[in-house]
Amino acid sequence: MSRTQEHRSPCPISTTLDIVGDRWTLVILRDLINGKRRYSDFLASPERITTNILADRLSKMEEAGLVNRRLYQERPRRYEYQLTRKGAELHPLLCAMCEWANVHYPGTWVAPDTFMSFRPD
Amino acid sequence: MSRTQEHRSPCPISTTLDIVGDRWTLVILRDLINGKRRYSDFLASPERITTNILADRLSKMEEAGLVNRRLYQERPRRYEYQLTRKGAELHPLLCAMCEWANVHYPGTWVAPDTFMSFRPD
DNA sequence: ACTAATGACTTGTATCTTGCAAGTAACAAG
DNA sequence: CTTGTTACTTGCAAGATACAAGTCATTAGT
Repeated sequence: MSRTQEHRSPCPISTTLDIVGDRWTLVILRDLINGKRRYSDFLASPERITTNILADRLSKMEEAGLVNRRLYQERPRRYEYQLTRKGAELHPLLCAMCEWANVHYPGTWVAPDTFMSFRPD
Repeated sequence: MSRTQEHRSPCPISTTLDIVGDRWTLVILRDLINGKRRYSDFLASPERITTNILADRLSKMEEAGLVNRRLYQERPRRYEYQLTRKGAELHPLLCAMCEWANVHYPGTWVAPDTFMSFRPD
């Protein structure tokens, strides 16, 4: 993934891929849409992301404006990640993925209505 | 990307990402939807994919059933790649990316109608 | 016949990214 | 004062990607 604002071309597809074109960013986003906010929540997902990749992806997602990191308690300091509008607006992409996989990979989970009918705001 | 049929979890999102979750597969797919079929066509795109990655991605896309490779002339032997139905059905995903990038990255190209109104078959 | 060009790759090497294991800091609970 | 929890960081090996060059079959030009 590139440093801030160096995209391979002005194509909207390659630009989007410069931000979310890897194996993990969108699974973290899925968890956020499902209401997860904490580091340990993301670690608990069945895909078993490793801690270094999770830390790296969360900071890149923050840098890209997909999430905000906020302290939700002092002593001990604890942070949570909240979806921004920009991040939430990637929801249609996740829906398209769900539909495609459900058609072509029987046995994949059908996403619950709470997920499919999520709307930003 | 994994060998055939080892997905990280039954989640449709992570399953889709196991197939197309990298920086190049979907830009090749974009080119295919735009009517490109040949190795040299893909190389000519503005993102400047390198030859080894292109060869690798095309063979993985074939393995995943997204494209068919066919000989379109003997002497000299020349191949072309054609989208399968399965590959073409990823189109909504690309459209979602176009819309998102156009909103959040002003300056990205607005895809032509021929692209946006593409339908499989 | 010789040279250059084209299409579709392959090979080699350096660098970057990912995965896996382990360690750390700040507390909190028993 | 030992164990546990949360949110990470560090080190290292393995895999993926970038960049440059080479290959092979064939055609076109001189």
